[in-house]
Amino acid sequence: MDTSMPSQALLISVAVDAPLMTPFTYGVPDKLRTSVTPGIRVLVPLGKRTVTGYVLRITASPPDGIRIVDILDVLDTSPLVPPEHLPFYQRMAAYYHHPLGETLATALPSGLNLSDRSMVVLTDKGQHAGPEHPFNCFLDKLARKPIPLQKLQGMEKKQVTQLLEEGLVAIERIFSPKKASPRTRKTYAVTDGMQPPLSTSPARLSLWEWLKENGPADTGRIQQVMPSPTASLRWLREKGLIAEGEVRIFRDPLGDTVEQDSPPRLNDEQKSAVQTILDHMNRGFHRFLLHGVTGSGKTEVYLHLVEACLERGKTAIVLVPEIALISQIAGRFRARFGEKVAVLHSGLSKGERLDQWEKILSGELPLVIGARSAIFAPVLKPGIIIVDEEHDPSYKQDTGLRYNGRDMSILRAQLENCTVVLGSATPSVQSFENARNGRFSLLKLTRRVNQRPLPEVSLVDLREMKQASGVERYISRPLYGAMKTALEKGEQVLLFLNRRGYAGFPVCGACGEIVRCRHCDISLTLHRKANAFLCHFCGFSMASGPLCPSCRAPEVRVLGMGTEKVEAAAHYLFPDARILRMDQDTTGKKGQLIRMLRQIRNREVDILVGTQMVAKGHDFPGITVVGILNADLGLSFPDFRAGERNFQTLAQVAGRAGRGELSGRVILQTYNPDHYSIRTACSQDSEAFFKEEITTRRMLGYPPFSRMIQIRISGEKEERVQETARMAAEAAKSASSGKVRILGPAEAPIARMAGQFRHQILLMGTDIACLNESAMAAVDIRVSGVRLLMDVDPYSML
DNA sequence: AGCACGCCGACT
DNA sequence: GTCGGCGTGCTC
Repeated sequence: MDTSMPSQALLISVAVDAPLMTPFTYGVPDKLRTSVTPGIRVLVPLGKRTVTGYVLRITASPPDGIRIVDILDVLDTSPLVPPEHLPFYQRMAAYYHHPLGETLATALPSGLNLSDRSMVVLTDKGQHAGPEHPFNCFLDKLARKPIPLQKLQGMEKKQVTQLLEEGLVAIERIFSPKKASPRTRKTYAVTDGMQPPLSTSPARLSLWEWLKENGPADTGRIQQVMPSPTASLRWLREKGLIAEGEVRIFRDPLGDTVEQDSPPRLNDEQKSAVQTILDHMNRGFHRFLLHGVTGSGKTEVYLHLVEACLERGKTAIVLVPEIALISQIAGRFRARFGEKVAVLHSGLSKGERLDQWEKILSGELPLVIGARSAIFAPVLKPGIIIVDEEHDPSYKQDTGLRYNGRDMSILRAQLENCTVVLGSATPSVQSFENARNGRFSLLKLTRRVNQRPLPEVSLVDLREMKQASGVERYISRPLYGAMKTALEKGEQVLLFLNRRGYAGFPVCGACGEIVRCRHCDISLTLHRKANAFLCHFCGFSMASGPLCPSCRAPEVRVLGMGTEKVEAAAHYLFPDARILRMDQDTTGKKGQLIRMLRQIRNREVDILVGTQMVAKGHDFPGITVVGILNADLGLSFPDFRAGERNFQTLAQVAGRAGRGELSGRVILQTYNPDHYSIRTACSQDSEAFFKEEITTRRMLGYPPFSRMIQIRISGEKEERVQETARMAAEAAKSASSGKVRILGPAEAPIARMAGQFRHQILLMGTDIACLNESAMAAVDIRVSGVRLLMDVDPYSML
């Protein structure tokens, strides 16, 4: 490496994959000149390290006072990020106050970036150190694999210093192994102008002749005509009669094939929605909110829009909140558009993701369906971006770069100058407000397809059920009756409860203490199968028993209920019914959820018991009765959006009823029959809910009448965290120009999580510049052992 | 992030 | 008196 003589002319601006808020300038040596282009990844020196960076542009002026070094290599043959998408990532990085390099690393298929680390390795001499060496144990460990220098602690660190002197170990910079790479397969073809000697074996000869006929072929194809061709192939190759080549093969994440279908007739509402959107499609950036009641055929509208878009030679992106929904929706799109559909979501292996990415990049797949990260799909010139179930909280990423896929869709559509459609049966308050103030055009689908009526909802006031005993306390008489009728007719029943596990929370009857997680400040949940109390946040578990961890009295009892208990109750009431429980505990493994969804659709299940995840847009035609066991659970979250989320969940669950030929019934059990989120959920009246909710939001100045940035402060030492939070709030205040409301610092609703104390500050304001200024000042506070992070537009206050 | 530099406590 | 702890700052 020649760093002493920076190259002459070509300078590039590079976003390095490191937490750096500004791009760095590097030189390009002559031999790499021709391969460097914006969007391509390069290997660059950064301090003592070597890391991956993304070329942003050719730059003329180097920053002064800095010694420019050369890039070491170019990692791709063509850009993985289309250069025209770089402005989008720049805007996104700025919006979320996130380093551009890391933003790009989040967007691209993971496992591609290279970086090196100092590792302790065994030298030749070290390999031959006898077992009598005092540090034999450590040497053995090293013989298995090198250890990162940073990971060493105490004892081992001392040993390394000594071993270095003895020359038994060395420190080397080693690249972490790549986790994803293109898959290739060897192919064989006859060499032009060569003839095999006639004297050779018939097997070799016939293989050569077959290859001559059938062109380049991979081993898979060759094996179909010749069972074990390896030896013959080697012989032919050694004689120069055939040549070996390589083809890229693509892993296909879309397992089974689907039958082609043809578009059904749209009803008038659907037709007019499609027409309105299409009229705008060639006229640049335009935002639509498609508000269609559950079962109104929004997907069919999307299909028509995409069809028109593809016909015009443009590409399209469809965002769906959950992986389980992707398989369902992708199926419908594939049935219509065949092989043009790409899928992108976290359920793919790294290799599959990379392959999909490159096929999209090449223009082979013009239609992308995926979870929030699919908004980064490298399609060129999208004509439309569709966000289905736009209200869904899972569009917000809650680790690392905390972006919102829906919001980024709008940003991308704006930069791509195209149409964006947000669709939902229960639009977010934010989107409704945008429709009201004219930023979005509102389109409505008010009727279910095929004249199916909306399900009839009856309320059961749980306060009147206090004297009921046994199962009747959570499956009320009216619900039981409805279930019985449905089951007798061979129809399916859905029981919804917002909490998994066996029951609510364990409480000590003697001291009244709730059994809480040792690491997080939340109550534990009894899981019957595991005989354990489990923490739903950090996964901590302890044996379940009556002994109170606080006062040692054997009086711990479990109050409330969870899906497991409901499952047991349903089994007790209907011993012959086939019951399926669907929650995070039963759908953990890959593919399990999809298998369950198939079981339900195939009528292999009579009663489905589930949490949130059953509420999400699934189409279960056999379900006629939906029981919502406790409609109030969602209201207890310490979050200004609790009401909104509660309404959406309830309305969505209710919407699962009566989607097939038969009409549906919903029985909603609640302690708060008068709460507006429950009242409006009963009539599935999103606009009525919005009207009530927006008044409160306006009064309190909450979003959408302001924006929020949350600062989270966490660390192991409580006083330090508390003190840092105070300082950060102070800094936020003095940088706010008096235009930002500062709430807190306060303990987070879960004050302790995974051994970390947590405090938070909420910044709220309408002056976005000041809000950003204030937040930046807050996270600028640096205290060792304490982490500060910024969550722009937070979704969960936990 | 990861690595180096630099300033204070418990040891040969 | 050093060794090594971690707190602080920089990386084109």
